[in-house]
Amino acid sequence: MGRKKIELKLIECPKEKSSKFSKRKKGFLKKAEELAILCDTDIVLLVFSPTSKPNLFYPHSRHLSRILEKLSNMSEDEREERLIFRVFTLVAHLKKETIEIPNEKRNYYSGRYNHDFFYYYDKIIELREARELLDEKISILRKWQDPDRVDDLARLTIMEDHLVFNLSLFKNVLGVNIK
Amino acid sequence: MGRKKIELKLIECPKEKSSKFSKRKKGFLKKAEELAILCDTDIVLLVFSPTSKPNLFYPHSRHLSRILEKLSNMSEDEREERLIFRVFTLVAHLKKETIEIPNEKRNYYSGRYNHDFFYYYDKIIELREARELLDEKISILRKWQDPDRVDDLARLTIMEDHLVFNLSLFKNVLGVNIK
DNA sequence: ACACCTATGTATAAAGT
DNA sequence: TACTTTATACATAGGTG
Repeated sequence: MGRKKIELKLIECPKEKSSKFSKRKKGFLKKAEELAILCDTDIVLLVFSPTSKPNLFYPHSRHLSRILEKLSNMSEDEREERLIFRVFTLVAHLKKETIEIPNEKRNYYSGRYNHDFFYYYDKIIELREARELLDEKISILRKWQDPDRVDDLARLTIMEDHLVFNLSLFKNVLGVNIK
Repeated sequence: MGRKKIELKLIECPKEKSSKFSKRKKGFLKKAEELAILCDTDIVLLVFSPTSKPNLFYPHSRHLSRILEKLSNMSEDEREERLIFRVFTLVAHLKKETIEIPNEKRNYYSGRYNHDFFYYYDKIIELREARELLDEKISILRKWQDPDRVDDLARLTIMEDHLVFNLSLFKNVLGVNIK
């Protein structure tokens, strides 16, 4: 789609690269919107631009409310099972990563987060005392979920390392098909 | 791009719709890959096909390892703060959603998940006793993260309701820009 | 659904402003 | 740097198997 055919490889020139990026991103998002509208499909796009921060696009967002509706109609049993699963994997998480916080850092964190934080933190630390019980068994359960809801959504600016955590969620909670 | 210009609106005929979907999805993924390669960009695509299960695509996946490397080079302080934050928001989560499990369901869940599960579950239930302390303060902290890593990734099959949770993460952890 | 076909609409590379 | 132009490559609508 241009006067010349271009080779599919990294554009070295940074100027040319960012120019091409904005052109192609525009076309790409248009395609996404067309696909979403024509085929009544939900699409979420996460794009890391080379220069600016990464963006999440949610074209055709009217569908999200439908998904949310479905979720809120979830049965008691489904909700309960979801919770169980979440708590269980949370424990697996603690088993792997909980660490002690030195006293001199407690004030710092308390100020930043919440004064009651360490009341809970110490309770959670207690869980570690028994965590060895689960050693091998827990390894298959590195999964978790979040209960919060989304009311509406379109585009979110995110940071790179957060992506990794999100991808991890996709992978660990939902299973993998290699493409 | 076709013999006729088509109107940008939902294709009613289901047969035609799914045909168009697979054609356009293919082109769309190709565009994503081109953009990723040409501009050295990370792109993640989540597509709900009208018929089959939704898929997550991660074209040009060599970049993920770079992100992971960056993450693994995170400093001790950064890792610690991330953990604190995670635990804190986990408590917020428990505050909102923890529920009692009736005895007759314990066997069922124990069988499905793990025999030691309720040892932990009951400990977590204890946290609820003090949760009222946090009431208003906690409301701004409906955020969470996951510590697990992804080694490689390409395409994941996921379920619709899980998406909502993931989007929730994007929104709540990372801030929102309406598109 | 999937592969191929051809005409045609679209996206875009390169150049101009 | 960004917008416009224009030629061209590409994607895809409609069709058939």
